[in-house]
Amino acid sequence: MPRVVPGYKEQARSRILKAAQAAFSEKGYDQATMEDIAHKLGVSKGALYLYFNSKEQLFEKITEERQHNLRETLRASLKDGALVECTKEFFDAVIDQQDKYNISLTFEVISEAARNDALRTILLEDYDKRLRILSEFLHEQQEQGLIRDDVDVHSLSLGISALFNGLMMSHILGIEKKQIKRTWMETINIIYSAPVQARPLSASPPPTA
Amino acid sequence: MPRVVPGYKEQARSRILKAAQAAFSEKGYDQATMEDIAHKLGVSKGALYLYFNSKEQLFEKITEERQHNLRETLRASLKDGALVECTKEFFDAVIDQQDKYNISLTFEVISEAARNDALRTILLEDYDKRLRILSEFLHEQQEQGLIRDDVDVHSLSLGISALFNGLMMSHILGIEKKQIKRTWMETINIIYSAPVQARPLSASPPPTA
Amino acid sequence: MPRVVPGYKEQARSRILKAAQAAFSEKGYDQATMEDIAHKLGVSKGALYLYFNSKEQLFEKITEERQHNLRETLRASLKDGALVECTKEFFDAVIDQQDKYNISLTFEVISEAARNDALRTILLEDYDKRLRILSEFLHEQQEQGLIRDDVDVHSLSLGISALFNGLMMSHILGIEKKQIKRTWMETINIIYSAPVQARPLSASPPPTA
Amino acid sequence: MPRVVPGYKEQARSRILKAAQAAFSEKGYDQATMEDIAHKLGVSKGALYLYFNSKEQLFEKITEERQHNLRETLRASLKDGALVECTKEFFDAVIDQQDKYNISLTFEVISEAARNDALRTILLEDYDKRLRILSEFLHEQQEQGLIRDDVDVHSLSLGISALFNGLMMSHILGIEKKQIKRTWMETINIIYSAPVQARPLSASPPPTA
DNA sequence: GATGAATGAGTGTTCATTCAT
DNA sequence: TATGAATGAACACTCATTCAT
Repeated sequence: MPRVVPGYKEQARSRILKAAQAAFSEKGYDQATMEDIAHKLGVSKGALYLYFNSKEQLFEKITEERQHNLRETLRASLKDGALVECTKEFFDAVIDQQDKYNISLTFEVISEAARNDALRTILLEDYDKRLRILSEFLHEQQEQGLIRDDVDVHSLSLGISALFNGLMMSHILGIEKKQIKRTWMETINIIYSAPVQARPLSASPPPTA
Repeated sequence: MPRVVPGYKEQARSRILKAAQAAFSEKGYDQATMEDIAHKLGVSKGALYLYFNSKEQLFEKITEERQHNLRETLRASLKDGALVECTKEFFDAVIDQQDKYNISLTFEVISEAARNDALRTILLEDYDKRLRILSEFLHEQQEQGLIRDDVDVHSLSLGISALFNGLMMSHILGIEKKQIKRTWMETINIIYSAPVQARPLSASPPPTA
Repeated sequence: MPRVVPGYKEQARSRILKAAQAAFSEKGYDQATMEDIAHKLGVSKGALYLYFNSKEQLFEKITEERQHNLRETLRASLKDGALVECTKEFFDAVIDQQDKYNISLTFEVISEAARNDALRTILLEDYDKRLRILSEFLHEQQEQGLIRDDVDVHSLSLGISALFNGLMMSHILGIEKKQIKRTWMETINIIYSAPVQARPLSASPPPTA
Repeated sequence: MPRVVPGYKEQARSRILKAAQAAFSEKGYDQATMEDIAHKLGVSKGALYLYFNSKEQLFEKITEERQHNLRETLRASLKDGALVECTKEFFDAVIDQQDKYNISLTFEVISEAARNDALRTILLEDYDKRLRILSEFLHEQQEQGLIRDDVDVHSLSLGISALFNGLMMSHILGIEKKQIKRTWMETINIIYSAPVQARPLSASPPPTA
């Protein structure tokens, strides 16, 4: 490890974050120890505290980073093209590029957020931002006539994002990736092509033609 | 607490499980202590070990119970009636009858499962059972002509269940219940009424009529 | 160690306080470890926390106890009799009955008080109480005509108490106990028999006869 | 900081000692960190070790310096004039010129000395030196007939010095400076003007005239 | 001379679990 | 059946000290 190199400190922080992310993924926030993280880096526990004030701060920074990455991935995926293509791209980016542990971390964060107001507030803000990005994209598609006018894009974006998160949950549980992807694509396609609210909510038979 | 009454032991176990569930919900599995649980019951820590071998076992039993309850709620909701009605019922049952903390426990369990093979296996089995229950229901609806024949009910059930789970996640994050319910109902309706795969996956304009 | 004996808990607390006092005396508050204290008692560290919340609380309780003991010793010494006799008794009680380490603890407490407002406030209150006890005693003596009327007993009590504390400090440093006692008795005697402020503060020759 | 200047090293040492003294005063020896000291100087921790071998050595040197200063202050105060004037001067020098924290350091040192033989030996030697300086002064006054011949100046000097130290202790505890000074001056005056041991130690009424 | 990254030994505190009563 | 005192293994965090640069 070179020391007085410019940018060295940033690199060190980054390496620690990565190791911490791995440790938290493997054992969970509480069970993972600072020792675990230090060990992964071949470094003493004390060294971690040169870069982060506490285990909790480590967790926060990781969460921030993850939220940032997710938003950027979403933005990149929705750059242009049709909904179906875009969602496919997003799905692949998340499930392929990030390793499984990272996805599991999502649920670690969520369960933490369930009892931590500050964390939940941050996550909700980020979630809202993602929903807005998706909404805007859907709105544009709607303006281009690719989505029926009577669809509420706000609701639709929440639905799509919930579907995605729910599928990630299935993924954690061990449902086959192939099956998950199929469901993702099909459901998006269904939603996308559906004549939304063309009929009352009550169960009526599908149109005969 | 009466003691030599028959069934007493079962009652005691049940009370402990309830208290433990509450404690785990409030603080998370790791942060909740056996002391917390005992305190809720006005009982000594030692007493808990007369009924359960360890904190971990307590968690397992709670998880089993939750899985069982969820399955029964699903079964009850799908007893009869149309998909839309049934899903509404299920939604209400889960989100209204069980308090919010219980939902948060779901994510506690999931994140634990991400690193615990045994737990994951159990959860996957239960998840599969629920998917099968839903599939069967959808299959019946399909046979009654209420769902188009070309829909893959297996995939559809995974989608519906993922949507539900994803919405519960939104709920934890603080998205308004009203908005969540609206999305749930609308999306179910869309999926249900959609002419699934009637068209290619590429983005084509919706049917004009 | 018997356990469910009534009063057992109080005894345990008392034993811990004693051991802690010894440990703090030997190594100082910071250098003494909870492990040291536990070891003295042949007990695990955890056991200490069944009786006290923290090392700091241990220190506080010790301080309280010491202040209480000191006040009672003072009260007992001043019960009746002449100042000279009483002060002799007090001196012996403090320096003989309590071991040297306890006296050293006084300075540990003082130096801690120098930077701890809460502690200082408590100590000051206790100090004031002792000064008042001494003042009252001196006042009675004054009324009996044993101390000249023009003496300010408030000031005198502060002087006597400061003298005592200063001599304890000499004791810590290793000045011979015999010499200290001699000074204590002589000075008390001087003060007591002096024609206080019979002359101006400026240095004038003592009365010739 | 200029570097290759002659005397630079001594200046640096001096500045470090001053900063260390401040840090030890504020937080106590144990709680003050090398980082605290370095920070006060705008210097790295490592730099301190270029001038001192250890934290402990820093403490020792500070103590030496303090002892030296105290002795010089005493010498200066006793240069000439009457006891009452001299003691007043000494009191003002110590309590006004040195800030309160420095006085608190005295007790830090004392409590350390209580368990550190080497330190105690040094302090005792210094204390003896001060006592001797005071004794000599008192002896001269005695020879000039300003103090009665039957007074044991050795004992008297111990008494005066103990009184001073005890009053500094009151000061730390928060007793008003004004009250302390008054007691100091009055007691000195009493002692000075008293017909020492003119009567037996037993409590006899003061002289009627 | 000076830095600052790194260490490693240590410390207070917590807590699941045990067991004598 | 139930208690609660006790344990002991952890663990987050600190800090005096070192040393390559």
